[in-house]
Amino acid sequence: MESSVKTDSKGRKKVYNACMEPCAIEKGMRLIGGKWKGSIIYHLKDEPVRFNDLSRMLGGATKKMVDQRLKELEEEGMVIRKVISDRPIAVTYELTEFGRSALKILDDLKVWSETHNIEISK
Amino acid sequence: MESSVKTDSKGRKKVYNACMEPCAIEKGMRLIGGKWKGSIIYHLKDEPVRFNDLSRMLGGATKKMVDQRLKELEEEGMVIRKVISDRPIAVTYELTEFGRSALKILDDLKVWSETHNIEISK
DNA sequence: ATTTGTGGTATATTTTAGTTACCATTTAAC
DNA sequence: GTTAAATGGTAACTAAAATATACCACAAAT
Repeated sequence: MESSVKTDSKGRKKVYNACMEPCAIEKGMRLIGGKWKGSIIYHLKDEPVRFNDLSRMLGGATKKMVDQRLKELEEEGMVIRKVISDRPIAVTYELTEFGRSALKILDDLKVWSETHNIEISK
Repeated sequence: MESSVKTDSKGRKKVYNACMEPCAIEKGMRLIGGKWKGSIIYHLKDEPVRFNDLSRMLGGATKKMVDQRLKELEEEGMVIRKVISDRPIAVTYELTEFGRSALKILDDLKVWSETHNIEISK
């Protein structure tokens, strides 16, 4: 459905099919678009990765950020947390099928981003 | 380049090719992924749209948000602002070629988001 | 004179991101 | 045997966004 604005005979405007809260794109962005979220998913694409390794790979993101995003991704069913050993505690994170289904978009984004070599201010 | 973590003979870890600040995916997300940004671009896909019409279409986003995002998008070269008349002031926003180049990704995201019918908490 | 339209801005509040330091535990080097 | 680095996090705090609510000057129609 397309949202559109119609003007009636008296010049008054009404919106049809407005995105009432988040429309499909907004929803998708909330899953994939949060800060560091795309990167996290992308770094898990090949194999399960450990928490600290993941934090190290994402230079610029703090452990708290990584932790927070991973929890969100887990809730959203895109990532699974697995405790692979007690005592020397070890945890890995890996993608679910759903998580994996987002990889194509992220890959396209990566290519797009690279071909337009983007400058970022902050 | 793939980022990876290597363990040396003494068990010490080092990261190679870490995403030092924002890697390609992060960069792309900064352009497209900000709150409401994707939606704005998508609503401009067919034709130039006026400021207030755009605000109306994006239920949930305040005018301030729309204004702020449009300015960012303008700076980033994805959108052009055109004053189409003074006195009764009228302004339209339309996509540049660069802005248009992002539509495919947004469209894929939309389809992905729709096929996985996502629930959003907040 | 009131309402509706135009394209915004100012102010304040709430939410999120990011920084820094710290926990308990284990293994290995000096 | 003590220091150093690893493990996976958490607590407390500050800085930066997002959001809400009003409001501007101006124009045209009711």
